[in-house]
Amino acid sequence: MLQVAFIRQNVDFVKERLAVRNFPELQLVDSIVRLDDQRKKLQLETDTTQSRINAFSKEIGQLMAKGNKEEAEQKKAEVTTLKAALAPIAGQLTEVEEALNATIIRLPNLPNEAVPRGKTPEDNVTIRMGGRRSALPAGAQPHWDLAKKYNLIDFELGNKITGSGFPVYINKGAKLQRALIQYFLDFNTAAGYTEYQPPILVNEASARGTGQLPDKEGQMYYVNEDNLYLIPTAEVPVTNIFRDEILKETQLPVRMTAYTPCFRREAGSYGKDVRGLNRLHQFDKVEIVQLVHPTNSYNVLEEMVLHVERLLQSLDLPYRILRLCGGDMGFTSAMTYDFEVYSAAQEKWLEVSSVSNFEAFQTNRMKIRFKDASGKSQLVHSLNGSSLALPRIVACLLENHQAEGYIALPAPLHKYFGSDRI
RNA sequence: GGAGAGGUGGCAGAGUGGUCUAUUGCGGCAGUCUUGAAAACUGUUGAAGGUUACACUUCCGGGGGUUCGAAUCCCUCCCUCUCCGCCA
Repeated sequence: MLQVAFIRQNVDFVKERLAVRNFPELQLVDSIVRLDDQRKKLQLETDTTQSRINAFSKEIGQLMAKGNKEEAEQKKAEVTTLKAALAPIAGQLTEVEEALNATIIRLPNLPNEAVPRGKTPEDNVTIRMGGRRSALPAGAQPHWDLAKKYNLIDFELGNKITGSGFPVYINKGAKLQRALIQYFLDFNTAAGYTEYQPPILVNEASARGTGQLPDKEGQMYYVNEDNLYLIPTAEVPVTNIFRDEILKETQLPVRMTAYTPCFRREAGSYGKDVRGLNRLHQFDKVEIVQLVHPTNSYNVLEEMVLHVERLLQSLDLPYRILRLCGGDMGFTSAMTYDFEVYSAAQEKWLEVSSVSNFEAFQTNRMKIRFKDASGKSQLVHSLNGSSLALPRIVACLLENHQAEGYIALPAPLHKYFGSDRI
């Protein structure tokens, strides 16, 4: 969430930035300033009254100690009057605070100045393209057919065991998953990220911290009995490692990577783009997360984009990098790059990674701060990206590298997979 | 699942109704000493709101209550630990 102090000082700027997202309720910004004015006024009133109550109470204690009961009783009566006066003001203060919080939580993050205006994915800007588009052999097949042909993935079996969107990886299909996960983790740790293996169920506070709650409640699987959520991404447990922490400036940047399965209910998405590996309820992903000094977060964003780009290049897949427009960005992001890989047999681009700078939007909610040189605590900036999500990578590897009677694997996978082909 | 213990500032750990504006130790920071470091000594050191700066207010797991006054008493919820049981 945005910081009230910042909004107060930059009302017009905040509105102008929100407009880039086509955010329809710009009047909320004014409401926030108004509510905060009220809050300050009521706060001052309750504080002053409370201060007098405290002073009287102290006096009463001293009078009682001296045995001066009459005067003590008199003071007690005064305090009772003050408390009666305080009650309605305190009530109003609580109401105003709640209204303020309820309002501010509705505002999405402010897009960075480099974020293009726009409403739909068509307005995203292609930053660059890379990788080679291999010529496919005659009779090239989509990955769901290839998966069947080489007995790598059984979607129907997943239906039987669990339901649609929970594929079963078999034999070389299973080994490919393992090889990719290990390769990605090694690639990330070699670049200075520390590997974590976090829980894949999180409590309510963690889900709230990264912003899955309250907005995206229906998108997470929920374990009612224990009030826990299955994570939709490693971002949730990993970023929450530092929730409510105040770091030393020298601890920054914090660089973390984690492999986890990810669980998404994908409620409301039926039919479209759900074939094969394109959209699953359970999938594997290796994530990178950084907590950085606020002055440095955009450099780090570019660095993370380069990191993911190098990883994609090493897989020998044709890709493009898009800078998302205001209308297509996630609620919490200030700037997002999407990576898409071209699926030759499906003849379409599939998103395989999303790298974002959240600035202080997440960390304000999680209260992840650091002490700056002057000893003041400031919010750190958080960033994360997929590095990488497996299913669509697998889809593209199968489709783009299919040959006569086998599927060629890119060089870095050979040692992990134990072979250069499937 | 059963029984018990407990949640206090970065950590450890006092505090069971009124100078608690929370003792002390460790750690951190600054200084003295030192060629430098260590040790020792001295000082300093929680967070949020508020203020130009002070003042002031709130926070002792969360919420509620009793009281003139609550870390301390009561209710309730959450969490952690130990032992037993079950179990990878």
